Amino acid sequence: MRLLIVDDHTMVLDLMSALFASEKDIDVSTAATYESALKTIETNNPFDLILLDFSMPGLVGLEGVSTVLKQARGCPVALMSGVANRDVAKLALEAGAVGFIPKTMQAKSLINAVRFMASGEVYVPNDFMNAPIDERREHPLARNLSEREYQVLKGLCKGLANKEIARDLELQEVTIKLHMKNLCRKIGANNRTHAAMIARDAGLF
Amino acid sequence: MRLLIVDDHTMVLDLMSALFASEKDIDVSTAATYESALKTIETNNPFDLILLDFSMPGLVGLEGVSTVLKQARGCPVALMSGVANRDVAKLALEAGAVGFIPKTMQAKSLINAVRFMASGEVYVPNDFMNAPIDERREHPLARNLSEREYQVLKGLCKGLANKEIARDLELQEVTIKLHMKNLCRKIGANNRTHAAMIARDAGLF
DNA sequence: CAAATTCCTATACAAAAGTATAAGACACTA
DNA sequence: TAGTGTCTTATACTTTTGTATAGGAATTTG
Repeated sequence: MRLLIVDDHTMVLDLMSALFASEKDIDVSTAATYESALKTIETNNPFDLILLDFSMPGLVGLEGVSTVLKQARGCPVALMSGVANRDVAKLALEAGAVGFIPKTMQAKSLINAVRFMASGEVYVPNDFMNAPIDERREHPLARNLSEREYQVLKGLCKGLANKEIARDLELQEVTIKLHMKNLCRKIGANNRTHAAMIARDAGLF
Repeated sequence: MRLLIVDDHTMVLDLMSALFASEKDIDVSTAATYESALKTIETNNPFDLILLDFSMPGLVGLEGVSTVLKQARGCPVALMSGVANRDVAKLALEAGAVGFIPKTMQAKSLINAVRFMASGEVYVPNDFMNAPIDERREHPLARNLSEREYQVLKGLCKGLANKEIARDLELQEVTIKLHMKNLCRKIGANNRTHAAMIARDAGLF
């Protein structure tokens, strides 16, 4: 079985290679950049599975994922990420990824997951996708926010204006302003942009 | 030598444990949360080195680092991060960290670095700190920005208002507005918050 | 030197964000 | 039932942000 791992973190690359080295039937290739990954796919096709890190320089978000999927020539591509949340995972799967590997997963499970995906199945960790809706609400930052404030913060982190958030939530703009002010106070932000950065730093969204 | 690795990514924890397992004289403990790390420090002291992941839920940025440093009871603490930049590394060192490990590092170098730090030295990868100042300017997003636009974007990503950025750069507020508008257009943002999120997503700042 | 760039500032206006106060609807609870 | 808290909206206002246009200064380039 031939596996290609793409990650800009050399350390992760090394460590994962080492992990799979003990699996006799798995042949691991690695690439640290998007370009070298594509080149490797060109020359060393076919792979049974490509493990792609979600956050690579030059690969911005989901657009990057689609690009790789298009250029993978039919190889199944699975996403890896240490930070991405459920929404991202869902979108990646909709875009055609065959799996999603959060880096919070155990190494042993990783091997199983890789075999699973290489055999043509779609893998998503159960506890990741099927956790209670409010999982993320357990985050220390989000805990004090009301449901609406959380939704507004979510919209804010997409870079939306108050008016747009209001449209999405079917509320009046003035209501968004109120929630915005309150949530800023609660998380200690001086303004909306500050709030967005604090939320992002904390790993929300 | 006793080593404690703290990272919310179980996979990283597993892989690194495996890496150090082949080093006979290194005894590795791990913790996946801030709380369990502190508990482990309480009961299993002393460690020769603590490797702390920079982005842990509940540990927001540098404040979290200082907290751990305070509670580490003299154990040297080194920071690990896949995303942090030079500024963060510098601040961490100033706060008392004994080293900084970017996850772009090779696994083999990691072992050396760990031994180095455990022996009382301060470790920072040369190519990380001493790279040319404009390293980050090579980023696809930042390449098209002028120097001033880059500085304004940097201020924005701290959550600063135009007036504050103007004070910091010793410019007029109106000038900041101009740069802000131009940089938003260049990176495809609809407004300042959107720009900040795009920059953050791209790994800038 | 002239042209092109980048940067800085000014004025002026439109739009959005932020603040404050008041009040009604709803659900939950002591 | 009265009280508490969240959510909602309204009105009114100030501040900040965003946009447009224009011009001067400095630097680089042909």
